[in-house]
Amino acid sequence: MSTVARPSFKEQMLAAREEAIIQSVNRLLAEKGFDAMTVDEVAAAVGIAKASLYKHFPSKEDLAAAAMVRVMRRAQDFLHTVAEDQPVIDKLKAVVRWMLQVQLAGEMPSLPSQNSSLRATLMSNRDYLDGLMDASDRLGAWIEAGQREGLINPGLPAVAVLYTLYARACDPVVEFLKAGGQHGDDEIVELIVSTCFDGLRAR
Amino acid sequence: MSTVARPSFKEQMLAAREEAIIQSVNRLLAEKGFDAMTVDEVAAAVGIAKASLYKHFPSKEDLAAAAMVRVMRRAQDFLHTVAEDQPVIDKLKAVVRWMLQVQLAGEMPSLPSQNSSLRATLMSNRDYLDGLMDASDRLGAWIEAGQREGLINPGLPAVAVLYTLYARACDPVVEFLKAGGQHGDDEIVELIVSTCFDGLRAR
DNA sequence: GTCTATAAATAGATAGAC
DNA sequence: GTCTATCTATTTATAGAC
Repeated sequence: MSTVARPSFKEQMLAAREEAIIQSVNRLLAEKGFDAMTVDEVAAAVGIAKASLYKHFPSKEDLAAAAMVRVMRRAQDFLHTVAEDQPVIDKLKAVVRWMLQVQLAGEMPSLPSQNSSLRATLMSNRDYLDGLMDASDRLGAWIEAGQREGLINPGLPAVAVLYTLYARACDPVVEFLKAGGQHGDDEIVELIVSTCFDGLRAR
Repeated sequence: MSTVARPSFKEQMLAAREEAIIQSVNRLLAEKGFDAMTVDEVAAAVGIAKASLYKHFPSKEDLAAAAMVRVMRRAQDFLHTVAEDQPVIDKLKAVVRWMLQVQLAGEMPSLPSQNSSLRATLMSNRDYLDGLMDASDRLGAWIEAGQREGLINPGLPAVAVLYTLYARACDPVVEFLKAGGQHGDDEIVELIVSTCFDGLRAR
């Protein structure tokens, strides 16, 4: 009975437990950010002892990194579902909508502002970097195609467009509008998509 | 000699010291955010003992709130310098440029993501709320005028426009582009102003 | 008001029994 | 692997001398 061919029952249990942990970490990261999140809270949310957490993940940074890798995987999966046979603008809008919906669902983990220990851990994490690179390549190709076709402003550096799209994943306008209570989730999404692609100015 | 009519020498010294403290707090808040900033770091940056800090400000929250009030005051001061006899778009662009420049200078304090102790302190701080309201009123008037004139997209709720402008104060695109090293500060400012008002789409 | 010294609470991480 | 109990360092905040 090979452990490679098919995961044993125990391995499945382990994987399920770790998925539950990462899910809790994900929510806490979205809710309060890395610095304010404590390992005790994670343990309490999962319902296991703190020491048990450390059997699965060697540090708080690795805990958070696992959540970041997970969301990056989800992003990659989504990117692969975006139909290629549609205008570039629609593909990019679909991506922005996805990020906004994840954020509205309280499932978009938020990174610390700058040079922190988590950034260092992430930048040495193969899975995360690979995912980020894959996503950036796909989006970058769409952006450059859009610029050649004259759909995306060719005066903007492609990388600036890419960053502007990424920034929608942590756009504070989402929580502002949500807190205002005047708009439903779908309305918020479309408002931000509109300002992102068409700007504040009248056309 | 009244203490009301003119600040005494000691009072001037006190005010200068507190200004130095708030300036250090401001930089640290911009650099690492409220949660990662420690009172020890503040004391070290100012060059005084931690206990002395607590003689000036009763808690870490009040320390940070003072920095937020200061930047809000600076924003109000700037808003008053914006010439009224120019197109609305130019007035709003000037405001966004100012926020981006403050951020590029490493002087834009960053709030914690959500319901934190700092938020509670700020929401019960008269000076901060007054400043925020004053700024929002001025900007709101400009936005609505712009919409009546057909310069700002009338299909957007004015409050959504307001939040979108505020969000430029903590736009991660700034640090992304800065880290890329491909663009100077002025270029970064104009890129973001462009995407903010004209969007990513070609016109 | 400034300092040194110290409290009191909490953080991340580990020991060792089961 | 999970637990309880504990360690060690750090954090916010104070006491008390000067």
